[in-house]
Amino acid sequence: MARKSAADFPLRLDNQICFAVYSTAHAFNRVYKPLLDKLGLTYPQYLVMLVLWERDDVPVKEIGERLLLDSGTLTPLLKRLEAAELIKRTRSTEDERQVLIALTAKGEALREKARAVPQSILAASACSVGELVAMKNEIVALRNRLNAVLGE
Amino acid sequence: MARKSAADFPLRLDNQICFAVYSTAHAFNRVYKPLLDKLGLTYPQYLVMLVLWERDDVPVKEIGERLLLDSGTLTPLLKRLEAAELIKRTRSTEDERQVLIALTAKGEALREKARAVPQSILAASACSVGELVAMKNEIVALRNRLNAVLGE
DNA sequence: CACAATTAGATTGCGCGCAATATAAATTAT
DNA sequence: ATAATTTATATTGCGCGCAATCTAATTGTG
Repeated sequence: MARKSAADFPLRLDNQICFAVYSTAHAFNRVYKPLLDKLGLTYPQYLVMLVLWERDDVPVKEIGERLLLDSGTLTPLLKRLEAAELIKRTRSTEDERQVLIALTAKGEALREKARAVPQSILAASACSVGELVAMKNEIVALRNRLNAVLGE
Repeated sequence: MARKSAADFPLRLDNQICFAVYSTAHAFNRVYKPLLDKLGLTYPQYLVMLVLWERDDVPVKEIGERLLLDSGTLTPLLKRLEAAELIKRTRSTEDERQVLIALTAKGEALREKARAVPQSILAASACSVGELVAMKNEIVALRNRLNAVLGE
């Protein structure tokens, strides 16, 4: 008779990949916190800035699509970034439903200070870039399968 | 000259494992939502119930250690579970600082309805138990390295 | 053209997650 | 034994994350 494996205890906390993901997301948040405090950003705000540093002057919708967030989350977050003078929010003239998000000079400048962040995270994760990339690809593949189920 | 790899664009959103973990946690949440709605639980509440279904009559502290959550999160959450009559909260007589959490009959009974949840999640993740266990172990190892950095 | 349907974003409400602080009980030091 | 320290939980405040609802603009249809 085979030894009982994890699959035989599906309700055990330690056997649940979702808890592994959930608690790792919190761990990342805690590691990021002191780094992002220096930039005056929260982690979700940092994600929005990453999107804008790649390409500027995008509608809220597009930011939401990249980060998988809706307007209920983004609208107040973007207002806070605007209050911090990192971005500008302007109604599109072509389509007045859209609000375009653009970086201010201050928002652009913050990019330089942010360059130090990824290497600090890499150091904290204590493994090679290759391992991280491999793990990231697996996790993203899992996420995409989960999201595919939701779309049905 | 070698082709540029992910490591050469550390600020790109798609290269960040933290975003992979963050967005996968949200994806799990969305998949869980309709399943847990039937049980009348949120995902964090479900995690607390998992802990209690393993072992009952534990102090808040122990739940916090297993889930990596503090009293600021747990106290109101536990009060809501108490309001739903799934648990009882009683001051320990041995150590009056502690509050012991015990399942009610209703809380015990909910375990049976919860048995269907893990297999639904497994189906949604669309991969084998073996693959999931391997991925889970990698992610937990990463989480533990991140948390180790925080403890310094 | 009018009118229905869709789309982008804003608003409200609720439940985390966590920092900061408070309180009361237990432990340790003196 | 008294005082100082530590520990367990509670409270407050803020920023997400998301469901539900609302408004205004655009698109589609007869």
